[in-house]
Amino acid sequence: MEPLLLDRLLLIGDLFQRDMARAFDGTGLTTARVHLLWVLQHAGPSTQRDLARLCDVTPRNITGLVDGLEESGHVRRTPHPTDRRAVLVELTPSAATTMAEMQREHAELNATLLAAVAPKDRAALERGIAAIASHLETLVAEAAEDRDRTAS
Amino acid sequence: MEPLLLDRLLLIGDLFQRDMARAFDGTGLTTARVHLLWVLQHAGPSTQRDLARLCDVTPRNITGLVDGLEESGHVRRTPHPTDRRAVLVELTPSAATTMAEMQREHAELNATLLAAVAPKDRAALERGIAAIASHLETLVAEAAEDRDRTAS
DNA sequence: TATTGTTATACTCTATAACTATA
DNA sequence: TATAGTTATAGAGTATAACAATA
Repeated sequence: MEPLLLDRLLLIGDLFQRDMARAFDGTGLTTARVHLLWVLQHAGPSTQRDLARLCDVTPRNITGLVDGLEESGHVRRTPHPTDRRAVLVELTPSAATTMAEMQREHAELNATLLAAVAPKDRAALERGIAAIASHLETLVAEAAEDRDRTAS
Repeated sequence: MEPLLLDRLLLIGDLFQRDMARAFDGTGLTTARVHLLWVLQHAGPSTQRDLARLCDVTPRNITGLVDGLEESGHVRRTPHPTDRRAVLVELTPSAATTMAEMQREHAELNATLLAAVAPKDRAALERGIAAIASHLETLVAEAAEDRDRTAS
């Protein structure tokens, strides 16, 4: 029996995550830490509170992730220029280089995978995936609202 | 800037996972445990060793997951009929019902998401995703081989 | 001798709650 | 009074290594 489209989409996410975890095996980096570095690369120096929002985890969790990344030399904590309660977290130069390289490889993988698709199917594929991602986002947001309303 | 196709695929996997975790919030079920139940539903009664292979985790990990699922009444350990070292893990009747319902909802979500795609794009979308999943599977398998060869 | 599962140990990710320092 | 971050505590998922029972 053919797998459902949804099953294939989930398989893709799973394969990607496993592959990334394996790529960083031995470097001390994990999925959660790489995600934080990724967010930092796109957002620039940020407070831990902002990182917590962007990663959708608790502030306490960010403390732990930043502790680990600081120890491994990937990020630095610097004082916030105007708010003495806050710290700014930023990539170290070497981590910034690593992340730029990772972004390049990410774009390359995107191109490789797209090249595996018949040219005549590519435009429809892009449209279809955009529609599905958008629709799923709506569904999840509605489910979250329902849950919040029930909880209150 | 438009997100890459790959980014949208990863977003879909992420949204789905979050949504599932939220759906099971409060029931004691987690992503890892639901995954094990899902595997059990498809494979039928299995030894822990087989479950470890199917879930791609260590046998020790399966011990922990089965302990939790046994306590919550989702699975039962029964003696293996011919191998006294092994146990067979199987769904309880109520968990089997739950999983059948989950599978129905899964198929329904698949249909809902497909309905969000323009009819003329659906065939190309299916072909494209199948091609990408297949290609990515090959890439990951090759990467794993490289790693194993380097390790030896 | 090899395999199945478990005990022992450890680390990461995650959360909630209480607390400190600052705004 | 509210906010940023940390300490304290806890639980789940994961792994490796050593071990018992059985094949």
